[in-house]
Amino acid sequence: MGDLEVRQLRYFVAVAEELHFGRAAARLDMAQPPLSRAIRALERQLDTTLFERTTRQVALTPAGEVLLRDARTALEAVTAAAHRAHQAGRTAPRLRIALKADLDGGLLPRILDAYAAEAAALPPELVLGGYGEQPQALRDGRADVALLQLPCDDRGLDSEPLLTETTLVALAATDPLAARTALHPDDLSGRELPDGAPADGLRPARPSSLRPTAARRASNLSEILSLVETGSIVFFAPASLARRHPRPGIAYRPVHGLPDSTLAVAWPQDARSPAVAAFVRAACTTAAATPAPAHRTAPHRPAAS
Amino acid sequence: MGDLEVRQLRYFVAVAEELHFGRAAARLDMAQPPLSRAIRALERQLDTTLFERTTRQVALTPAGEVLLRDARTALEAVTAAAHRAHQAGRTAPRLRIALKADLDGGLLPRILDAYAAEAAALPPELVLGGYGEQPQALRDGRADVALLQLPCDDRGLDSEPLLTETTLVALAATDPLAARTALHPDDLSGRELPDGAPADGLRPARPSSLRPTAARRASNLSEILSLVETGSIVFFAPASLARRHPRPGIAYRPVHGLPDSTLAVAWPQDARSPAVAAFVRAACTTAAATPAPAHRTAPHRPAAS
DNA sequence: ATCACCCATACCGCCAGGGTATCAATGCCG
DNA sequence: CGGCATTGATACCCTGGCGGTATGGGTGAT
Repeated sequence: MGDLEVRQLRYFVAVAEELHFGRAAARLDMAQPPLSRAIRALERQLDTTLFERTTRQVALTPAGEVLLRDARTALEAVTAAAHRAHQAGRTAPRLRIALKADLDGGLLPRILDAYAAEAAALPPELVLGGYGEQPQALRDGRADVALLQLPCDDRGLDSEPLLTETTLVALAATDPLAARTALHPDDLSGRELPDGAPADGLRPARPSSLRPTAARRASNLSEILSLVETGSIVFFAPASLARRHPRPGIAYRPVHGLPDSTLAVAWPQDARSPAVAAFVRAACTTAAATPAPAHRTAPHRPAAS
Repeated sequence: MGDLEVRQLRYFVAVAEELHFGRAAARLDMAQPPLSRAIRALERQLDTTLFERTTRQVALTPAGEVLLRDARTALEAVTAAAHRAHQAGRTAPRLRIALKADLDGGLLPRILDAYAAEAAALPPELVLGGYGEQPQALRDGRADVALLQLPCDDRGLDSEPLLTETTLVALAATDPLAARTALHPDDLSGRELPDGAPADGLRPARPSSLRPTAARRASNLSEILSLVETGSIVFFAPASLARRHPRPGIAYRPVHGLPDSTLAVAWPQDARSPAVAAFVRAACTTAAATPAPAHRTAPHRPAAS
């Protein structure tokens, strides 16, 4: 059985995600016939049926499900090799730190100070990304280390928790629910979350009627908070964020039974760089040295109203 | 920066391992010029120098070292995708168990019995491999689960230790050292180990003068034991193996300070198959149910003489 | 029954990538 | 110090794999 090629995996993943040869071909910027042929060739090569296709429907077989999972991680590993080699070849290497802006619990400046004092420190470079993109940034080599929320998809990663805070929900101050001091998850039924919100992390406590798709796309925190102020969406945030972004038009309220939000430092499992080790050390000591009460805001005292 | 292709990674790894374009080309079954061009193109694509080359010498740059490591894991991930998809597409899927013959501590039959009783069990299929090939077999998808010795290169793997035994050294009965009841690592200085022996696992206690290359290639245990009997080599083995393969011509002796040999069950970190879980469960309960004294042979009572 | 949709097949053209021949730089040795 | 062997780089050619266009054929909806 000859070796697979990256192109074949990309094609397969596109079709498996779209479940439609035409759309997948468009996404790959190619015509549909060569794509169909390539998938057929792949199936012959693996001696396996990957798709159950009729002229009206395309579905993954069990073998296809397996390949989808493994193909994604293989593609991540390949692009990681490219990114890391490119990075290692730069004349001035840097430590690329992935994080979601405003979700660092206010620790970032102190962590960076402690990190800068380490002997093995390289100049830091922030890699900003949306909700839940940090793990993938580590896996595909765009970043060397990350600050992220647990739990997350940690395949191939190691992590160390830094601090745990209460998760609050941000509501418009005019919202009827803002009059109450604490909420139940069911109270939020039917509300909308910002686009790309962490549906995964909150799934256990989130009623299914809470949709993670907002009418309008909001990429940064101010846009999201503006949408909250107008009552278009609600938004889950760790207590530290609530404390650092008080707004008159927004009320932060605890939700009964909502899982805590844990900030962690994470890195690729096979990382060997001393700069990564230095950053992890800096992050852990900074978190340990930070007075816990200031960060574990008690749920009965919402930060703004 | 365009995506890398598997072919480029294979070429790079070959050159990085051979540090010689001609030999690498021969290994890849191609001519040297296209290989040189491909590597140059790769360097342009990554905007990085991977090799420092003169006409007489080829050396890896730091970026090249990074890429070598990542390229190997990426290639493993790609072949894993192929192997697992192929396996998942078989009409009669099986659980592929990797192990080194005769190093299972005698637990295998009982583990297989316990496993067969599990509801999620698939028919087992043994994948035999040499020393230390088990981790790679898991990573590249040739096996679903493995019995192996710790410590090992466990990147991407999870493992659960099953039992720890004393490590003994096998000597010819006629060897002067066989007259003694216990040895010191330095006593073995200058002896040869069988080809492909676990130099890594024993490195801490092994004097550097102990060479892991034998004059003759020996693939299976009987061949190795024959070489031991003739005094050609010495051989490290867990106590259970010594107990199960007593030979008049061979003396097993404890070595002071030699690390214990730990048998573990291991599996790919992202494994989701219920059959793997069933096997791990079976292995752990079997090991727990096995009377410890029978397996933790006391070092002061060598099994044969 | 017709139509629209969508995957498969047939056929064509291009260029990426491999082969051969050769050059050029380097270290060895007489 | 000058040939010589070694080895990576360059020049040039050619083949086959891959993508494009045109079209077929099967299926579900109205």
